[in-house]
Amino acid sequence: MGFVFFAFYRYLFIDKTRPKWMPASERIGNLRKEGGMLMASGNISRLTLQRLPTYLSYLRNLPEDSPPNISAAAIAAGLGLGEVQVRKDIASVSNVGKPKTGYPVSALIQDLEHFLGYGVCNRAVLVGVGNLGLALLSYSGFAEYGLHIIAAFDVNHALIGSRINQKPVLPVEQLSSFCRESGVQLGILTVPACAAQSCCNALAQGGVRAVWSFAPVHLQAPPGVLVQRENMASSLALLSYHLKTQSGSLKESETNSLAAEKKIGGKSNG
Amino acid sequence: MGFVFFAFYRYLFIDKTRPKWMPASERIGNLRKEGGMLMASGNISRLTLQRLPTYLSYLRNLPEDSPPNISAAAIAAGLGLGEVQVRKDIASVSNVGKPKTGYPVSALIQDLEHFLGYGVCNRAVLVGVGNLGLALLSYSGFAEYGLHIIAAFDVNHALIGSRINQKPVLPVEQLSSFCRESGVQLGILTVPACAAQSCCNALAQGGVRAVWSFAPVHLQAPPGVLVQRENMASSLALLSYHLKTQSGSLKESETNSLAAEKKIGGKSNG
DNA sequence: TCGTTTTTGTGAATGTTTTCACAAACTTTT
DNA sequence: AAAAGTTTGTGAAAACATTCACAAAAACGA
Repeated sequence: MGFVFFAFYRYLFIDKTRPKWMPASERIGNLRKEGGMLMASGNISRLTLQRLPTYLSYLRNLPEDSPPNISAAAIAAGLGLGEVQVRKDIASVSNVGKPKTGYPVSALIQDLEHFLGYGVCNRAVLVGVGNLGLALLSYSGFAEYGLHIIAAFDVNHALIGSRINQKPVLPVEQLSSFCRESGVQLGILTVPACAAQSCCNALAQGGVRAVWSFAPVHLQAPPGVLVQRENMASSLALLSYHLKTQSGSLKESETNSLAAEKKIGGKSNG
Repeated sequence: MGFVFFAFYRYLFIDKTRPKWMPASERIGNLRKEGGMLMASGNISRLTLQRLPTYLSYLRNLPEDSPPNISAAAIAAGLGLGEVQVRKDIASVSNVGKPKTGYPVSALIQDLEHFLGYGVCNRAVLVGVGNLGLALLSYSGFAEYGLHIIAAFDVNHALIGSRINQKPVLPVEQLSSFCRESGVQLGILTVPACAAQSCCNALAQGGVRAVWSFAPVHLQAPPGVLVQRENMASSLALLSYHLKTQSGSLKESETNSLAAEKKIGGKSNG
């Protein structure tokens, strides 16, 4: 599954006077030591951040009998990415790589999980128990990403009071207060487009600071609240355009959001 | 909903000798006349292509009583994008814009639909009738994007033979032959990760040229077959990172895949 | 111990996308 | 009819991301 999204930006803080080769203990990728803990040095590009969970997933799903170390080249080959890109991405969250040896898999997994915040439990609510809401509620894999849906909300009285995958369905009127009282940090919006903005407002009012919206509309949110719109239409556009333009069977390798190619050609095959 | 993805690339064919101001009849945005029809001149960037459905959706959902014309500035404000970006994006698929007037909404909608291929009927099959598969099968809004799911496939004998939202569920063994016989162009993969590659192979063997995969694995596909991976983990990564880093309530405007900001800051608030 | 080999990490170069600045064109007003 | 005021469209500049080329480090072997 792929996503797209954002955060606010600030200017890169690059020290251009820094010598090319500092001792490794001082310049550790994009990381720096701070109170004994490795911290990201403040800037990760959106595209890198989007690739990180893919690395994590790849590493987690490596066969049991794989060697304890893995090279950037192996990861790159497995995911269809550039070798240097993998190294740069990893360097921005970890410093466990060792020349000649590669990366110790378990340590790298830990660093990725730590950086992505998958270790912490993010409490979430889901709003809109329709088809998609039901599917997401029933999916138990979110825990792998540190995401825990603790309740669902809907307007449908037939659903209110029931439990889906052990999560209670509550009336949408209680959305704000529930979020505030339970310290919910993230809201998942699977409501119809027309209801999305008001639900988003309710979430924001309840102190929720991140909204994952599946509604096909642009939402306004107060400062401090991040709205991530999952845009299936964009995916379909790419597929549809491919079908429209590459009607003959042109050569084409696998492509996805992670790959490096950039242009979507119109007619030539070379 | 947001997406990410790809196509193969070719080199930009920019005529740097072209004078700055050609007559409008010859240089029409990124378009050119070809047999009387406007054709995209071969190059649309992936990011532009991903934004196009958002414009389309925004225009379609404009209130009934809106004026017949709209300006790039209005669209930009409504979607939280840059004004010039909107103009450039639109220029790559349409030439209905007029100075001082803006864009006639209905004509622009038509151009977007035509470019995105939403007019044509893309026949699709869905493989894997689990939670997510069920949700997508039940969703009737895909027709809006020119997508028509005509059948579903699964291994579960309890499901085979039934109908979901009027679509028959067939045994996965028939996947290849069904696709070939019915001229299916697109396959939607909502199977578990372990089954994804084999289903993808079956689709490719059946002549399917575009695969929309929700499985969290990298798929290999033969040349000519485009694999678009919908990556929910990437979306969650961005949200999770936001929660982790902006723990205090820092100023933050809405952000999504379409917005213009680029860097995801780590600590400063400006 | 020292050289060889492999692999990481990164500065610089290259390529892509967005933003800026402004010419052209259309509409309206005088 | 001409001038004024908007709004489009785009070349050039800036910002951003990827790839290249190579220095440094670790492992291994002689």
